[in-house]
Amino acid sequence: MVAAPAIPVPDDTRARLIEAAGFIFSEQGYRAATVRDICTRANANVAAINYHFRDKLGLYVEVVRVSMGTHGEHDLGQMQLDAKPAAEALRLLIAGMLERALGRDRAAWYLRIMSHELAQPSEAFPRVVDEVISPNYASLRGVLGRLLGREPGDDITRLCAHSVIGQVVHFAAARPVINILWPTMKMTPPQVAQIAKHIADFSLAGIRATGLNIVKENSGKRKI
Amino acid sequence: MVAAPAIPVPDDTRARLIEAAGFIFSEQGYRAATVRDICTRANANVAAINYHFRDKLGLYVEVVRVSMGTHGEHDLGQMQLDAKPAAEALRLLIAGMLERALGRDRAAWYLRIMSHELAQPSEAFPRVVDEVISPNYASLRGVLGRLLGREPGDDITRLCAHSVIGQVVHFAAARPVINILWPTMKMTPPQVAQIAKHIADFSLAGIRATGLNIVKENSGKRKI
DNA sequence: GACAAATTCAAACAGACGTTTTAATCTGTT
DNA sequence: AACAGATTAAAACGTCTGTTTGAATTTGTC
Repeated sequence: MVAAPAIPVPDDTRARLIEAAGFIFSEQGYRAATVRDICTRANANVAAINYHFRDKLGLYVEVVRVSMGTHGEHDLGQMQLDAKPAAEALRLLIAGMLERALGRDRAAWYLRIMSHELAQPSEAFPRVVDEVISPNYASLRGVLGRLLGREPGDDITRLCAHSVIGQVVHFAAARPVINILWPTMKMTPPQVAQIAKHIADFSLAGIRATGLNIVKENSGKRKI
Repeated sequence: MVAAPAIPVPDDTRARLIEAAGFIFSEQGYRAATVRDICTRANANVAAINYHFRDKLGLYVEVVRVSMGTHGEHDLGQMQLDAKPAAEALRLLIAGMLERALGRDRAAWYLRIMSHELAQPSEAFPRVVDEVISPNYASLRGVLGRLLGREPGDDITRLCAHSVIGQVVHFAAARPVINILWPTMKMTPPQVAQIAKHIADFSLAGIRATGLNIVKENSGKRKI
């Protein structure tokens, strides 16, 4: 359990439920979270969830929608990635994902919920993949494709995309373990920035080497 | 759900329970797995778990112990990593982890269970970290320290270790998503080998660049 | 074969869970 | 003030969970 985020409590029950549910779902995942915990945290009655959202899954879907829609988690598009050099775009992407994931506000919900879906898909899994993961995956592949001089759908591009995602998700989701294995890493903002820089440096080198290796190995039938 | 591993069914109940529990725990994690599912799979009565292992947690701890102890998951030490060049040692480490994690036998249990513990720590979490994760983390840091010319406990070494772990765990744990986002990636043995090679190439380049960057930055305040 | 211990079994238990019910309370309108 | 609809509240329901019980069955030993 972690301290509550310092966000003013909304006055109507529906909003309070979403706020509480976002926090608890992102901490514990869909299945492990209980409606009673959520309602206690929201100062609401147990029946409130069924009244306002039909059932637990309805609340979950709404939280996912809010965490990526309203607060513009999908502003990856608005980042104008295409207008920037690919390397810089990747740095922004990584830093953006990591800061959001390790923050305490609504923007942190989406990547944490996603990481729980990775480990244990819920009933809303197909929807989460379609609406949240897939577009972000595509943005990342776009940037990596430019770095590699390859199609976004290329196998090499995809491998690199998963290497980047894997690192970000790991630092975001494995905090309990990291806290034990590496006690001095407290995930303060400067430390998060350091991690983001590390992932970007590490990945950019990996990406460039991967591009070169492939070209070397295929030297002859090179495709772009 | 996935098809059962093609392993001969042990004859005594206790062994059958461990076999079934290992499979189900590694698929669903400690909390989501039910004792009734496990017993059905083991052709055993529900009370058998409590008779042979005291309770569900006792069975879980035993599965963890077996998956890393008996079948020598901790043979990272026996791999004679120190006798090999650091880069080759890293390749072996990555390929070994990935093959085990994506396989179907007992050796696959441990990394999958670990990834579930990352996303949602169980009551056995401290024990799993101490006995399983920590020593493997140390082995990896040892190899990376040699590559970087740094202490195993150094922050840079640790960052690189987490970058490697993140990639391996991601490919091992995020298969449901990868199946949707990347349908042609079927995780056949040759594809797993390709992934292992990619992670190793990618990471080795990242590690070397990280080492260089740090040296550069500390010598002349030069930034990339 | 007889006995005691070990093991298995069906059945039930207590608790937590999501959900529903029914009544009470609040809110806005006339 | 009076009414209708929206919202909240307490309590209970049915289901699933891990666990326990106590009898039945198997196993090992003499």
